[in-house]
Amino acid sequence: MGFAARAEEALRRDGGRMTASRRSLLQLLEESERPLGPRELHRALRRKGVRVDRVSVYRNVAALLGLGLLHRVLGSTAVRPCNDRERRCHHAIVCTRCGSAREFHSVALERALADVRRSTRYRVQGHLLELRGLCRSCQT
Amino acid sequence: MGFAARAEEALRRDGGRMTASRRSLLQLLEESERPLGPRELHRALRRKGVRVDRVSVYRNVAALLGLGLLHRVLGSTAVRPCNDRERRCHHAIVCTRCGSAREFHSVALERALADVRRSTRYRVQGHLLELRGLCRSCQT
DNA sequence: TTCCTTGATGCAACCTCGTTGCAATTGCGG
DNA sequence: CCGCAATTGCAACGAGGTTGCATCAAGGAA
Repeated sequence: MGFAARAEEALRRDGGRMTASRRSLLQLLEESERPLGPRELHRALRRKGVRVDRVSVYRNVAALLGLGLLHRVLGSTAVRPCNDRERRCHHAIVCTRCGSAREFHSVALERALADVRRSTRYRVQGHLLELRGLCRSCQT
Repeated sequence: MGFAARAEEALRRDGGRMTASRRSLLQLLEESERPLGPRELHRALRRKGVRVDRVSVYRNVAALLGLGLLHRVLGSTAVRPCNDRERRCHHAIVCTRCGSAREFHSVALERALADVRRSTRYRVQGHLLELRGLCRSCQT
């Protein structure tokens, strides 16, 4: 079952309703291969002809986050569908110019992190990792 | 030589001047054992009786960052003195209970990070990494 | 199909954070 | 002590995010 369908089910179970803007929002999130911020979401929806206020985008994103259907990317306001199968750490690389974010995985990195966790005397609860740089199209 | 003294020297070398608010700001940063954000800095200064505008805090922090005297931390806007001995990545593990921080280095980790930098199409400028957990004495 | 309840929406207003233009102030070299 | 220029405070601005409220409409009931 796709993200949009799962999300719709969860929303209804929670007493919510499906509206045109919600449907478009879910579809957009499902189709995007990278996390999207509120501004991006709003612009993308309008570009598609969906007449929606930025406030509604914020509220819908908040609702989906509240139901655990979306994930916030570390250090940014961008969100992406929360696939409950993937329990892996999501590390992000964020463009310092345009703010766009992309996620990456690295087995070596996770192994190294695991080593650090083991060697420290702290009881590690989690970690934050974010790369910063210029994305392809911002490298002038 | 302490941070404040070094910073003053660097500022003067750059053609800058020492003012009451700058001196207080430097002292505050030197004395704090944790990174401070603009708001915290401003409030702390006022609490100490230093009459300074928030704009000046922003400008002074920007100036110090520009001279490489401060480091921006953790995706937040908080800064802390940049100890020039540590020209390398400063990874920290922070206690979620008492807030104490400890730094660590890991060759494997840096190697893995280097790999990621190489494989991404971003022009990587830096990264943020912080572990969170309970320090020895906070593990009940 | 129509009606009604209530969740969702749009709009205006507001807040915080960070920046900029400008006139007034002040450090500090001479 | 003077004068230049760096620094400051203030006002205004813009982006990003939130809230109150009147209106709209989803969708279950009749």
